[in-house]
Amino acid sequence: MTRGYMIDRDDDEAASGRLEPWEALATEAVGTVIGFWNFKRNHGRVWALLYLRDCALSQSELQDALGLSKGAASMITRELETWGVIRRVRAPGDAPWRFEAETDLMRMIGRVLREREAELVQRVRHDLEEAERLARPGPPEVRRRLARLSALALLVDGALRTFVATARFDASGVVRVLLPNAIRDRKRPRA
Amino acid sequence: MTRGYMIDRDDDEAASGRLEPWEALATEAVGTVIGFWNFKRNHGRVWALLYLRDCALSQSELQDALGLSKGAASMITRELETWGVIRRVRAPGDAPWRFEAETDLMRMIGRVLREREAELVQRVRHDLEEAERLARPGPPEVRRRLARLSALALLVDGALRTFVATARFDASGVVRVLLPNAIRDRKRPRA
DNA sequence: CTTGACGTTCAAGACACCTTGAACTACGTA
DNA sequence: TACGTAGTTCAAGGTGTCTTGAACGTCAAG
Repeated sequence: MTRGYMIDRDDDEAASGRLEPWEALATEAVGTVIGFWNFKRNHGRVWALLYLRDCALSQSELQDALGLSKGAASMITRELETWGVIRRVRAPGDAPWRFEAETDLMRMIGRVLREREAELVQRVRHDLEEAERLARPGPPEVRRRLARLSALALLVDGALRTFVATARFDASGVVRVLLPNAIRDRKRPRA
Repeated sequence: MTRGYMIDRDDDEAASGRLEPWEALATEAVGTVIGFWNFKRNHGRVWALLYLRDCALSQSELQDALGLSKGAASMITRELETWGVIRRVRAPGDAPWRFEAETDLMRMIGRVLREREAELVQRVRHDLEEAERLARPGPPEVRRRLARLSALALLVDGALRTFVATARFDASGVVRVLLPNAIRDRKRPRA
């Protein structure tokens, strides 16, 4: 069930040697979430590093910062780009392409929820409704239960939309509001 | 990315021959969601069938209704049981054990969110906070970004709790409210 | 004690997905 | 044209997870 929380796969350790310790921690943390959310762990790691560094990195830089293979770096960046999670930018001269992170967290999450979850929920709703129709001649109890499932799908659908809408609305606001606490809690350096 | 939406893998078709068509549709739909949510598709199918049938079924019945192997049926039911998603009941005589579905949808979802998502979010929050601490001597911009990530984790955490709390609160209520629409929309048999 | 229905376990195999790295394209420079 | 760097592609191999089915309890009836 619970996926490993591998912070230090030995090869990574070697490869990500040039990561600051906090960078390693944070990128792993993000990678874990992302991986859990059914994307690849490295999608999260790459985005997180770009986000933290706050500057554009080339593929080769990403490669040896995170210990990715050439192929992986290419693929990961391309995918992140098509999802609008990172941007490809070209420095003046003829420097190689570099990538920088989209920083509007809520925008990203909103997009994912819309494109992936919502689409799934839609399909399911459709099928459940179809099932209800087919069950029309059947026993009412069955129909009632099918209806409840449909209703649940609707509810989840709504919840997702609400979350995105709300979160986007006060995106910066919420973050700013939560921040003080987050910081305060941490001020006391834990006996 | 998008997992296949296999409604009719040929073997299933043969095996689940004794499923009513709407049962097949609904169980597949639920199975898909569940599978997408990182459980096994069959967890969803088994629960859904028990839920729709509204009666207790034995393992062997589940087996040939859904085309499961003996081992799979045993494993799936045991897991669902430990998660409190189905109950094992014994009929009067010495009949074999049978399983019936937990019907409080929100209770189930709440439990999953709490036990799985929340636990993940916790770990991530912890790691991010740790990272923030380590980055204390670093550039303020990095610390600011780490803080934003932490804040996001907090936000998601809160959203999950809110969803569960809200949903549970008006669980039956919401369902009852949504139902009329769900049914009305479907009344018109689609030209 | 034997038989049969019911369940469980677990090693082996099937399977899906991820990663790798070599071959290849593109493009600018000497 | 030859060469070097950047980046892409894709077949081959690796990894972890799911499923299967045979072997093995258990229990009650014959």
